[in-house]
Amino acid sequence: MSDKPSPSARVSLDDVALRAGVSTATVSRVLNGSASVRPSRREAVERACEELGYVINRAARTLASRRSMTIGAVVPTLATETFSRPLAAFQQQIHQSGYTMLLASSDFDPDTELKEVNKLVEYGIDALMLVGNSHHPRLWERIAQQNIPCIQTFSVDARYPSVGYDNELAAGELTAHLLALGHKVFAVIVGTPPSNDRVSDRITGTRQALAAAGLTLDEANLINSAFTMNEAREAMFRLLDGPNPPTAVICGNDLLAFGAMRAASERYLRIPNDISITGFNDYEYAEHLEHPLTTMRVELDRIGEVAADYLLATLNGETAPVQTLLKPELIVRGSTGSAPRAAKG
Amino acid sequence: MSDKPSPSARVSLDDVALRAGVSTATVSRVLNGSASVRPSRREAVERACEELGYVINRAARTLASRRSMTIGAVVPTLATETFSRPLAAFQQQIHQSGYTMLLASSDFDPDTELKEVNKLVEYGIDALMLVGNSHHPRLWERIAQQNIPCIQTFSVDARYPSVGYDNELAAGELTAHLLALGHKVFAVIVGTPPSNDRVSDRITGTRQALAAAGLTLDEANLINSAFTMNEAREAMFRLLDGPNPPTAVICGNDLLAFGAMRAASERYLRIPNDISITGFNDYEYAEHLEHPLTTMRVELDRIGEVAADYLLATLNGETAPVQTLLKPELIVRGSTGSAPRAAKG
DNA sequence: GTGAAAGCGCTAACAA
DNA sequence: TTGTTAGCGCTTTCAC
Repeated sequence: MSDKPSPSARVSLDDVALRAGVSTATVSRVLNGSASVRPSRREAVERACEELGYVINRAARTLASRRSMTIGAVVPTLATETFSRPLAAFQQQIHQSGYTMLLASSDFDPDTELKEVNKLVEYGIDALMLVGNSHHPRLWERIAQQNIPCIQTFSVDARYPSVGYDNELAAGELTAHLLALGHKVFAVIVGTPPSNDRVSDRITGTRQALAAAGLTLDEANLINSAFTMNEAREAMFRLLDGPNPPTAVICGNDLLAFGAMRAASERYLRIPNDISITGFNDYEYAEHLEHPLTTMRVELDRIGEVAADYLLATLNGETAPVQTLLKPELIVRGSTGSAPRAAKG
Repeated sequence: MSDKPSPSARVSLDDVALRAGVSTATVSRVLNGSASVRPSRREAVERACEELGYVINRAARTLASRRSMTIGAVVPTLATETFSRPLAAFQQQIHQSGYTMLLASSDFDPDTELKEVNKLVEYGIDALMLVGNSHHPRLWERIAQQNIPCIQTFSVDARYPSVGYDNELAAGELTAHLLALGHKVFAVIVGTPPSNDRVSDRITGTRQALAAAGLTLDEANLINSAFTMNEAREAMFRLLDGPNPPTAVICGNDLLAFGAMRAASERYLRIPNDISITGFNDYEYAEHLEHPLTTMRVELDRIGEVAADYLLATLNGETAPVQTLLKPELIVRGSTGSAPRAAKG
């Protein structure tokens, strides 16, 4: 009585129809949960699928139906929590609606991003998630042309659907906190190519806050090539050895801040007595570091969820908030304190 | 002279053929880099593609060619470096060969994993990457049936292609290190369902090493539900308040170890004088913690690379090493030290 | 409620 | 080197 399919023969919908004694149209209806199929036939089809070990061919379905049930996501890199966390949330969310994620990385490069988006479009993605708001000039053109719902994350952008926070504002808040503590000499450690809008917004925010206080950010104190903790640590050494050693250091994320703190400690600087350091994101470990980190708490998971919700709603023809502004929260901890009194003189 | 395609009309290969004045077969040849096309025609086709803004339809290509140029990956979760790091490396590697990654998460559940694999198969993945070696009974059956090259990661497994390390051995080494320091009362903090072979192998490794020293692991000292740093911290409190407070605590990864250390510190235990704690993975920050962490260094990126290389080689009909055993390295730092002398009497 | 039949957009023999 | 043609496996009118 064994009905095992021969291993070499790929069973198709036709085989199922044949076995169930119905037409391919009916099989298709059952597969797609169409209401109008007589229960007895439905059962017959389901049994045939089971017995034959039928696996639907999505390429064929996509071709015929013009929907891939696939959503694309392009992030700068998977190698940091900053993106992998929201992506995890995003994926879980779209998954609940039956979508599968096609994932690509841009490596922080707009050209690569465009290429990846093009490829995803070739695969027929039904919707797309992007990070940031500064892309290749032709990227939005292509997306509009294909008529694919798309949302930007991490930055807000009045021109397009987006979910994120106001990086300028967040950096301003952080800077204000440090200014209130009496700091006058600032430094910034980030890891980013110039194309990164989130980071450049933050730098702008810091610069504006400084300007409002009659201060400026020394160019020599702006380090924008630190991606890892060790790179931040080394950057900090350079800062301390530089022409204008800061008393307040604003870092792009908590890991970089950790690296900066390590360097300071290795130079026997006391935190926060001699130097104040801030992070960004409020990773789980931030509060547990030797010097609990002052940082901006952002809801990483929420970004992914909101992005998914927007896309899913749009795909369903529902309306969803096009702009979602998340509000980062300043968390003041022990890594920041009053500026040291001028040492000598 | 504007040749902008009308936004509504999807341009197909036929349109390109028409415009270039060749057959669809020739367009297909150009698209696929077939050598035998006269340069003049090739150029004509390329120009037509450009002018029409042609985007290939991969669903159609997949259907016709029976190759999707897609590789599937299923990981327990994206939300931890442990998997997102190797995945990043994997993705980069397959990408260089023109493949796109279809990503799914199992959430540590074999049933979910099977479902996800089935879905990926529906999408026609050409190859598959899995984590671990304990899956749903029908998973390998399905893969074999579909004849899809597949590799397991993080664990080695003689039955199937795999790349990973010997978790039992690694845990044994760690345990031996602690035994040599005179520890007698051990605890283990991991976050994992029972299905997780990597972790259960490690527990086995620890148990065996203990047994060899005439010791056992108190069941009350085995905590297997700590995924986050804070959960590890709380687990540690329970351990310290438990019937058999350990002097040596083996944690599933560096983040958990960090949490455990925090709890110990909050109870005014000195590390490593009063208690020794170990991690796993050697994350970048491990050496910079207040108490630099003794841990096993594993090449997370390498796992992804090797997996990708194996799959790509297999897809090309080349042979590649079917088993790759990576060797974790014991890194001894300040979080472990001699067992405290028995306190009271 | 069901089936027949016409594609979806591409590749791959096969012929020329 | 090139074109013709027959599918790939599904969905989806449109009749019935």
